[in-house]
Amino acid sequence: MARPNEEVEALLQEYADLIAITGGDAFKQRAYERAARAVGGYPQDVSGLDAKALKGIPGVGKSIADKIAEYLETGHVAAIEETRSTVPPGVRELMSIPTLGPKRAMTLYRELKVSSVDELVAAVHEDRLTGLKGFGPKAADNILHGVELMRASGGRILLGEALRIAEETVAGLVAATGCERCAYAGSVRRMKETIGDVDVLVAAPDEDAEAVMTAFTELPTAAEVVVHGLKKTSVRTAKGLQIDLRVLPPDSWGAGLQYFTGAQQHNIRTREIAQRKGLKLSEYGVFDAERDKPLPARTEEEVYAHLDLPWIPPTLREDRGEVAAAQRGELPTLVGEDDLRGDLHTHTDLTDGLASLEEMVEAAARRGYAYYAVTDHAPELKMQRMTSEKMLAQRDRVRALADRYGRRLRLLHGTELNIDPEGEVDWPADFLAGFDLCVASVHSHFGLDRAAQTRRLIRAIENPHVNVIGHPTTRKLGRRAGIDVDLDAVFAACARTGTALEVNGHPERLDLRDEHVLLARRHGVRFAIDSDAHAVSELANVRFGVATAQRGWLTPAEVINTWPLTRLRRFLRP
DNA sequence: GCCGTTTTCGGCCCGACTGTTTTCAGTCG
Repeated sequence: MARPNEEVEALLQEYADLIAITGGDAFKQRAYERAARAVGGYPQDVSGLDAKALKGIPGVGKSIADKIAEYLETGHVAAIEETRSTVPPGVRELMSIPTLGPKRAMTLYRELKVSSVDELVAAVHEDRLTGLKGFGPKAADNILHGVELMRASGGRILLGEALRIAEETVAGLVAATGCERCAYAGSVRRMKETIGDVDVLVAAPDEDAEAVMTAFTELPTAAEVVVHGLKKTSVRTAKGLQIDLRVLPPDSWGAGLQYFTGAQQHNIRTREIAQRKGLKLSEYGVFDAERDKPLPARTEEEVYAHLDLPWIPPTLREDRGEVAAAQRGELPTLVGEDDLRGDLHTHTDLTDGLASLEEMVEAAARRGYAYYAVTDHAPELKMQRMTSEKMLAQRDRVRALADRYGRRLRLLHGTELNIDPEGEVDWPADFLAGFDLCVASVHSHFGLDRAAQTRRLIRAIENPHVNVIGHPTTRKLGRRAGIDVDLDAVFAACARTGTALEVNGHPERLDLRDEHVLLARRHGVRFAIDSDAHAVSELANVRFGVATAQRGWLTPAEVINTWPLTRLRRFLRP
């Protein structure tokens, strides 16, 4: 079960989509979208709010507040159910295909009776789109490409959502009878960017396995039971995500956790080492191969110690040389969330953020940051309606706020610039010089060819006022591939000019991605791990940025926002 | 459907791009 705010957000967004599909008032649709976003990013749990308090959420008026209250009380909203009944759910699913929006999704349903992605693909192959209004010669290719993009993730879900489900499952099992230890393992523990299924382990005595499994199948998350045994049980969530639970004897905990964390290739390496040492490694323990005698394996540290290896952090277990590095005693000391002294890419409601400057700054202070940068969008992203005057007025507010926080939290006034097709950014040099920090990102012209993208990025990197390149490839997981660019040339330029590359922590971005971080650090590039938060709750997304950085083997020294402010300032103003 | 130092009606983020058209709708950020 999603958190109430997210459930309500999804519900309001669904209603907004339905309004669009059925040709309802576009402003009404936007009102629901705005409210959905506001609820999703609202710091308080909406299930604890009455109708009056709900109206305090920006963008939520009487009508929407009543619907939320109705939903929280009864689990459904009559008006939404009614609209829902007029459009098959698959029609809305069509909108998730890039280039297909509400209008053409409805055309497909009305004219061709297409109401699922599969039916659409079939219709394309049967050439039934030809002649359909709004669907020209390119439409078929674009649709098939879009579907392919969606399916490239193979039905996988984003790390952020999987981690939430994993943590909820663990929280729901720790109280089960006999549960001595409980943890999630698998790709969630390795913090891979997308997740196919969630693996959870419980250490419990054999006689309690039944009780643990029953507790598992009775979790609210479990919509359907796929397999029900004493060692392994699998359920599926309402959205179709499979969760596997394994119950192990407590003595096997370390071996089980190691085995089920993977990755498979990492396990093959460790088993090979075990073999060479006359040992056998399985999910049940480490054994003396000849006498089949179990050796202590209650913790992962013990398992690795039997192999003469130090404990290897899960984020490194991808068979990317971590076992060899461990054997040489050269594992990196990975950057951790506690190492971050600040966030260098965040937004407020001056542009598309949901929270005020004051709310964001206070939340940053609560996170224990030493410094915090406010980097709202620049004018060339036209929809943000930014002006130089607004930016300067915000700077005054930031400076005044900085006086209030003093040494407790240092505030930096920055901006997120737009890199245009030529590599130019929004303001002239003298205006840029007034910022403490400039992040520059690509927000348009994703389709330029490789040479043009590379030229444009390098030009921005060479701009002396640009300190950080935000979400460098601008990919969106499951939505959009990154821009086509010569990354080696980009990394070299960053190293040469002292421009940092962002590891953006938004679960949909994680950009640079782990493998690119690995490549970039070979060039001696510096990195910034940022949340790109548009709401108070999103400040916590740095967690995913840190995980991605770890998967790219980053150490604190390479990450500029682990540095003390004086050193960071020197980097920003060379 | 929301909102209000232009306030209870009449606005609502606005422009670019793509692919479809033959002057523009749909989609996206």
